Amino acid sequence: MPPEAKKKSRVTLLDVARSANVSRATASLVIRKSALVGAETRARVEQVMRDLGYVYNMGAARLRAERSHTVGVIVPNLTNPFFAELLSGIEAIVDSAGMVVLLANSGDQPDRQDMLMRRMREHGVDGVILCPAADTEPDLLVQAFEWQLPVVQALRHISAQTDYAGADYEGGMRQAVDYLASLGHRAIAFAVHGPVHSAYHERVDGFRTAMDARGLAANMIVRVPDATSLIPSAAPLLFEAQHKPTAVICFNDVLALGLSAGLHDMGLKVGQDFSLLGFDDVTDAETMRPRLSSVSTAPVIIGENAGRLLLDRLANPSSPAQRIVTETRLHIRQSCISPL
Amino acid sequence: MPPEAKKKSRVTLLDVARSANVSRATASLVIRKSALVGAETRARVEQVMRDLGYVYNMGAARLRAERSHTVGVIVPNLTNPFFAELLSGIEAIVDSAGMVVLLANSGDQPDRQDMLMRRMREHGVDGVILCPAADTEPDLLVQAFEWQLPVVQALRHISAQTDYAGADYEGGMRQAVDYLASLGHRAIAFAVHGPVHSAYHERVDGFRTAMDARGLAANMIVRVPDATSLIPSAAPLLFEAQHKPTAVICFNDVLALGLSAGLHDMGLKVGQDFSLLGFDDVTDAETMRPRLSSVSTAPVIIGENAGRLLLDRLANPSSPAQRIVTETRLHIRQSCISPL
DNA sequence: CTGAAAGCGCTTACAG
DNA sequence: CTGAAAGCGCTTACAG
Repeated sequence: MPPEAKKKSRVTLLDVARSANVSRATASLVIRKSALVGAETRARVEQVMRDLGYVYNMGAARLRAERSHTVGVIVPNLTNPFFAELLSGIEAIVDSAGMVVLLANSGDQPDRQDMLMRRMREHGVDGVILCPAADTEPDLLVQAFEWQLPVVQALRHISAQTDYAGADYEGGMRQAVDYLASLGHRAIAFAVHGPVHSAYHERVDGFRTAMDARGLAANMIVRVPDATSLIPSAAPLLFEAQHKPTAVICFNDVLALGLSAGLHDMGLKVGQDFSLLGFDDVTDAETMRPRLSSVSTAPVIIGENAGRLLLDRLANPSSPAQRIVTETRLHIRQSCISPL
Repeated sequence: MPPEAKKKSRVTLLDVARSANVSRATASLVIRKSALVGAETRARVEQVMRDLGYVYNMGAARLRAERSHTVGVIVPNLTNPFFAELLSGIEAIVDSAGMVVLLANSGDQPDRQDMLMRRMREHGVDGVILCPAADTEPDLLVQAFEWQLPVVQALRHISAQTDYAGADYEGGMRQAVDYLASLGHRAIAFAVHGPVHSAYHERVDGFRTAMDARGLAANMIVRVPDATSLIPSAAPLLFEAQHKPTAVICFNDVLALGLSAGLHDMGLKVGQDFSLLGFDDVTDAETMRPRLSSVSTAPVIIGENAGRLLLDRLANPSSPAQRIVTETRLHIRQSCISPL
């Protein structure tokens, strides 16, 4: 590394241009891989960049040009493995487009989310992938439109006018109910927890519709505490109704895992005395004993879809809103049997 | 909102200044909350900002000033809940300092990691929190120093000259061995998997040292496949040695969960026929049945420490390298008993 | 407390 | 293919 590289605090494009005996505009064209530059010139400039340790300054480029090559991602929670998988899918697609993720955690609080949206705008993100906090006002997306800030909704939606990537939760609940009914269950409970949002409603509606369609009572919807550590002790809640359930569908696998422990504590053997069906099909489902049957919602794929929707949107700002709703799939393992 | 806000593609500080009848410099001082501006003037300018829908342009500010208010975070994996918790701790601290996280996933590949470090520099991050990919050359941190890019190592370290936030893995292994020995176990295996890095070595060394100190043979170190789905079927590997173990310490809880399933498949009851001890103490440890005894490494806290180290470093660039190594704590639940 | 000027490191037309 | 000039939206001295 030549001494110049150390003297100046930063090597600029002008330094490169001078050292390579070209103009700054030409050097700029080399960086952006323009075909206007001859192969020999290009090679020379690139060599100089390496020699000088030149680093492209995105911030400066962004100021003049229109794009920042950054995508804001706002999720309501970071410790839930489900969101980690979503994030993983988003990151992979954003990365593959040469862009980078600006990450923020709303904690499911609309106020914080507003603040974060502003911060994202201050940082000049090209767009935002948002899993809207529970109770987000749909007006947020109207504002984003006025701000000319492209937004993609992921997992949850608050407006049909904005792109959305999610899973067919209703279809998933239908698969769950149909499967249990086919085993002979008539009294099926649905255990729910967590914040209320579109994905919540879709699961509840899906449950009700599917139960109704089979002439089964859809009134055993049991609300369980949110805190993971409190879930096991909530298992007895399932049996408080007059009509005792023989099977329970869980809102997600975190709940299934906890209730499985709680049922165990009550002396009930899942997959023998009682049937338990999960939702999301996270890694743990396969590792549990008995293995948990679960409806797969493939969060990594939803994340990838959200990433692709945003890239599409950036390429095509005025096309109509798109939705990518992936099919769910019931993964049958060992946790459900015919009622005794 | 007045019509001007819609006509121009962007409201600038100059627009605000004109509308408030002050100079651009004064408006800039208002934004940065300088005490040089009178209360009345400040209020007027702030009102105009709201009326015009002004959004601060960090990119422009960064170009002139020195800081970007962004922190790069590079982790080797995003789907592992352990890293998600680390990330959660980092994000909380970075956010509380009004800064934002640029997230990237190295996939534990040094080449990708090099590319990501460059990308972070291009985006002008103020510093990077790095969980170094396995087999990262320590030279990377020497380079970062030459680049004048502050780096904090998290969870794993490759150089003592650079800040580091981690946990006392050796101490944790000692606690694990001492506990099992106190129950009467003499033949203790250590199940390992995953990439080899500093945290890996510290755990293995900790195991060996603690076993040696008690006069126990430390030669039952069993390598298990990385893929989560393959772990259960690897349980028989534990019993291939001449001397059969009566207890196994697991490299982490993911491994413990999988081996627990595998032991179950072999007809062995954990906490009755066999003792199983986890490491990391993730949420699942409490939810498993039997509840998993595990050594807690508190990844969220490590993340917070890493965040604080970076903030310290930004405030004090030339202070000596710091290490924050949190104590581990053995969380005793139900998965270990005295040998039969 | 306020104003006019320079400059951060790029990209973008516009000539040649 | 290349060069000179203007400008993106801020902050930073420097005068007043």
